[in-house]
Amino acid sequence: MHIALRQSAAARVEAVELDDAGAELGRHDLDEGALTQWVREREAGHPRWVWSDTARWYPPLLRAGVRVERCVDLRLCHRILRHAVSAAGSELATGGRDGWDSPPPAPSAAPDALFDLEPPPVDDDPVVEWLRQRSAVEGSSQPGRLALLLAGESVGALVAVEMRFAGLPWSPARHDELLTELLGPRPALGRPALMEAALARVREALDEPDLNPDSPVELVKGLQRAGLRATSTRSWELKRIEHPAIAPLLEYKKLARLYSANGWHWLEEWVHDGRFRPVYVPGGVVTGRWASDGGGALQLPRQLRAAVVADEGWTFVVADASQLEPRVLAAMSGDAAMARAGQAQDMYQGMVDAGAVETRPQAKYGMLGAIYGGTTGESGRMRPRIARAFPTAMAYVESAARAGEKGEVVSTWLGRSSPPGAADSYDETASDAELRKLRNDARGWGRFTRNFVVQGTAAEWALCWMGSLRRRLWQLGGGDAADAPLTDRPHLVFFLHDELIVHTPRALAEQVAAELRESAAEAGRLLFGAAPVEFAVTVAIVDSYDQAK
DNA sequence: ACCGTCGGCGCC
DNA sequence: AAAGGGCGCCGACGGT
Repeated sequence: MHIALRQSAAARVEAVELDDAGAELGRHDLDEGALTQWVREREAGHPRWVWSDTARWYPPLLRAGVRVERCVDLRLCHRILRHAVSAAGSELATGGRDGWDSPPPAPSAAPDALFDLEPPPVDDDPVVEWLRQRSAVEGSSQPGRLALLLAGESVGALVAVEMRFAGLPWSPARHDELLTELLGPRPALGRPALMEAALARVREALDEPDLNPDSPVELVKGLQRAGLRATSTRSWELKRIEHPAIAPLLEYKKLARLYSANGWHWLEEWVHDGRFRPVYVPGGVVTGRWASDGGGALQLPRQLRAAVVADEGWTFVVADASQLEPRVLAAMSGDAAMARAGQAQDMYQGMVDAGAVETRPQAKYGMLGAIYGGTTGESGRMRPRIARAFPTAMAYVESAARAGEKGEVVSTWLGRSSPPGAADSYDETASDAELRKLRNDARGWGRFTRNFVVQGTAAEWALCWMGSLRRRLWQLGGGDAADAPLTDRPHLVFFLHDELIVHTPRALAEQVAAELRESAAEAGRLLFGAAPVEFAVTVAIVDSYDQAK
């Protein structure tokens, strides 16, 4: 059973019930105010909700206490199918641009309103689009994989909205303590005391009493006036200079970064009622990774993770997929030797034990080089060793790189395709300055496509992991029988590419940990079937995020 | 006053 | 120690 929702007019919603073959079973013209209750009742039948954008339809449902099990996010799925090589002949892919190619409408400016006061534009018909997407999947050369990708993308969209709704538990008091320890008390104006102290030492050591440390241009000039051979102010370049000004300067830069990016201003702007609620953007990265919008959610500095504190009586279960990208590469390339190395909990150590390289850092940087296309330094030196030990895996990424260099499109395991390589190709992402620059550099574009297939497939694994875990957590919390809202049960509060955080009543923590491991194994089976690759996860039960790892 | 770009750095 | 891939955010800066 599927139910498509559509804004049909101001304050009116049309719901169309469809059977699994796509035949229409019934239509309902609903008043917007009655929608949440209607969805609540229908949810008992476990339908898949078909809607334009999860970020638009789901938040008011969650606020009303309605959690849904399944959906199709038409816009996210459309974007995948528009470019997917495995569905290139479909009507969807060959047709011209339409409303489904446009970005989603801006989110509501009135967060407490059930729906926008201004009615959103009337949707394009979701039933028509859904049928078009089904037909694209069914006619594709990889229907099973594409269907899994679309399901994963859609469940990710549900999780993204649920995580914003629940929020990441955050202690403002602890955050303030950390800032005060590192920077000194919050100043009324000017720099915090410890930043000012570090700056004074820099000025003293350079004999530059008026040095402005916040302007890279001024800073380089000041360093040069003092006789230092600095051409930039990047910390890794500064580290190579021996001079008494360098240590305090690096300290100043570190503190300045913390102060401006995650200081008291950030705390006031982003943390309310003990929760950090960023906007997560599923599919926001070309490879399929999530992006975030506001608050820098995917760049929480380690320095501040002690401020992520579980509620009283609750705890966090933090899980991290170890060496996810190498494992994904082993599975997708079918490299048996690499898969054997991955039998170890620590895959890099497994590579050492297999005799491929001598040390763990060699394994790590060698693999990073293989996946990213590194040619210099340790990663470049290790490339031949990695290629000898794992020829099948290396051939796989080399092939992706050569395809990119020739301007060809590459695809992930489940079928997300890379943006077109040709510089004159017509594509909305062609306006992106970074992509344009890369396209004009064949080797650079080859590094991009090389990484795309691995990073993108890792993102697919992570979506499946998260989707599987979401279902298990709901069951652990009593399933549909328990009349408890999402945030009274074990629930996801954070996702960072290969890492998940669950907030759970303490008594359920061990079971949550087991589900995190089992869902990782399930994700591996979903993507790669019986391939002999293990997806090891490290799991920690902690009361604050900094205690993990 | 506002806008886009850039250097730099946080995360994976 | 640093370099390859992917991001977002900050302040500075140069343009209107």
